[in-house]
Amino acid sequence: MKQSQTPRRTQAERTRASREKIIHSAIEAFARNGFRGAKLADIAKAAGLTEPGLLHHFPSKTHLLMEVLKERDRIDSERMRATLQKNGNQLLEAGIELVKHNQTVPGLVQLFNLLVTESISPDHPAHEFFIERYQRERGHWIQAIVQAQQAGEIRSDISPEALAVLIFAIMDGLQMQWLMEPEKIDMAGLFRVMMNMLKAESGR
Amino acid sequence: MKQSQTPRRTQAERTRASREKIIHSAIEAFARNGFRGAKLADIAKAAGLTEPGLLHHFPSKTHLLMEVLKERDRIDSERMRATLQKNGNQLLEAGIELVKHNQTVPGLVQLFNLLVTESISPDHPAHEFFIERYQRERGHWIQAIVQAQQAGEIRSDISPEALAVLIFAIMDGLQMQWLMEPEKIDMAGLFRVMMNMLKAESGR
DNA sequence: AAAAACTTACCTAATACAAGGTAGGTAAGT
DNA sequence: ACTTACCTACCTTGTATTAGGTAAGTTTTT
Repeated sequence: MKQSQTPRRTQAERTRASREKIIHSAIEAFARNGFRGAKLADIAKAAGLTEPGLLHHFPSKTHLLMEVLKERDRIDSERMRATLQKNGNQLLEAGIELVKHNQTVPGLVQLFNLLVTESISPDHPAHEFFIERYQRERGHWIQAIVQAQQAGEIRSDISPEALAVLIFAIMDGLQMQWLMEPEKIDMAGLFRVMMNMLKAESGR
Repeated sequence: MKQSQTPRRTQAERTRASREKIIHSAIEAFARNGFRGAKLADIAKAAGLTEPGLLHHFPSKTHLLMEVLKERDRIDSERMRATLQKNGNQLLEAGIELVKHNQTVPGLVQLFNLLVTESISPDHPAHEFFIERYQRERGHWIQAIVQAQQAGEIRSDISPEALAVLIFAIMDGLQMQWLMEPEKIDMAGLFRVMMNMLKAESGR
């Protein structure tokens, strides 16, 4: 009745299981209430332990946040690059697939959306993280856009840099409205509409 | 030395002045830290009074938030409708002007951006407010888009509803990147690029 | 027109109660 | 014998809100 919370044999396994559960709970909590709004106690409880129990694994709330972000970012960034490479010469299709996938994980989308806006304040713990993230991700896209323009897939009358910013803007903006009214906003559909406008034929 | 904080003659004037100062300070504080992150004490201090002094005018923090939102919304909504009517038959130009104006008031932009994402949680005090706001504002734009399409100003191969969502998405998404790196992102310029794609000529 | 009664704007002080983090212990695993 | 995972208390700080008072402005009464 006391040690049923994480019944694993080895310590390494228990640690890993606990950390995973904590991160999972933290994602939910941060997504629902943001960094400042989320309570460590709730996260701990949802992960099946107490507040100090949680703090044994992550020394502070801020550390937990950063771990959560790094963890998700690693996964997402890889997915993005993979998707881009998979549909290599079809950049726009890759983008649509990405948005489609996002429709599967509203919690994560909300997490990043909320934390991005929160982190605009320079004193937010994730401030630098997100600036770097945007620059890095935009950089990847710019590379891909250059290639797509050379291959004649995308209209060439707009600079790759501008296109990258615009594509991210559309993604982010659609996410906001979609999160508010999920069944009313067809995020992937609308994104595709936009992407079609970027195809080479419709350029001058 | 004691009564220099709001030196007005009549009570009505003092009240109005205090409320104005409070709302102004609240806008700044909410913009910087969001609703949950902003502290009543700071807002009160910035307005030149104490915490209970503030609460004399607004019964609670939540009430204050809602007043702030209503106040700003009234002004912004009117500006939007005015701009739309002024450049009546040039909807896209009106939009660009709106974005240009937003570049003038980063604090307000950040306020709304942060509160929108925060308020996606159904238990947020401004949840309903923002859902209604989006629906209302989109409604206005849909009307205007219908007219612009009939006038041949905008391409007609996309439904007015979809266009409205997309335009708001671009605005919101550009705002996010602009708020993060104000001197790197040319919000109005990029918005214009997008609007040009919506013009009638570039449709099929 | 002056005084009395009341209302309003605000203050100081106290309350309530989260919520992050610490101290030090116990029991399981190594 | 030692380290690790975790718990039960405890502490601290921050922050919304209340209690009750004071002084200035406003209305009513005389």
